[in-house]
Amino acid sequence: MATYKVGSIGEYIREQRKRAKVSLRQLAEATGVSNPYLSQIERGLRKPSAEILQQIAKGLRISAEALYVQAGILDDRDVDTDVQAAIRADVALSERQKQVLLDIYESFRREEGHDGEAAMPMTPPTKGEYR
Amino acid sequence: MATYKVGSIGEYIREQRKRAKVSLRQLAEATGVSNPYLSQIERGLRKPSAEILQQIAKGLRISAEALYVQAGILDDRDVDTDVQAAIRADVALSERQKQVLLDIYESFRREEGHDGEAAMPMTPPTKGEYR
DNA sequence: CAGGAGCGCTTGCAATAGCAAGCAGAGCGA
DNA sequence: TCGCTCTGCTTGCTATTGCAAGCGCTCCTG
Repeated sequence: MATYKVGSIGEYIREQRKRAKVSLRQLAEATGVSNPYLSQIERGLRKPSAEILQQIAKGLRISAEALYVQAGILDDRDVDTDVQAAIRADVALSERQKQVLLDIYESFRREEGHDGEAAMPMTPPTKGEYR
Repeated sequence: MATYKVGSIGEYIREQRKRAKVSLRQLAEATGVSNPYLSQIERGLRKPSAEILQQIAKGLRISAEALYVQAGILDDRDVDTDVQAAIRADVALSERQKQVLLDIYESFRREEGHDGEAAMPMTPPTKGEYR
């Protein structure tokens, strides 16, 4: 959590865009947001509205919520509880399945803070790579 | 859910305000948003940003997410807690962890299709109740 | 070499968000 | 009656968002 700095929405968007290997112009086309404006957003010169963020998320095929969190308009905690709440609310899952998923999710969260190496030997390098 | 008509954020805010029995000026004070602007929002003359919605939610002591849904910047389904979307949006999880959870979730959904009854006789009625 | 394609960025502008100052109406008390 | 308080709304303004037109750079091809 504390690893992420809310407010660097531009950096985050650029990062996701590079990860997706698309140019600004390609993203502009995919999102319907102008190329210069995307550039300005990435460089922190402009502060996009939620609607623009929504479009960008769609163009990058990522969750709009992740962008909202970065932009500070959605509380990180809300997103956190969403996974647990989502699992609990999913009527397609049996209670046992829910519990399994919740356990795994929670162990992932713990290993995030404590023992990344213990549970998943491959995870640390990937994690470091991600960040 | 279906009771709400996305787009009528102004009506919704007025409704909540009346429910809370506060005047526009009182809400303005509680929210830090100007009284005239609140009036304009309520009457649909202006389209408030997410930040303003956040402030209004705080002033009305309601969930910002509920306002986002009304304003159309957050998908109702997301709030309904779609598991896959929630997992993807969880910034505390690495991409690999997300993938693991998603894979497990999806396999659970598949086994649901096959042996749902066999594994958990209670599941079907609950589903029917939801829908 | 020139030209074209692709890249990200600059600039000026129109539209809109959000505000301060103030208006008009209703209700109440002296 | 008048004055005050409270209410919601009008209006004009500034700051900001998002865009269109275009620039400069790099790389590649004929």
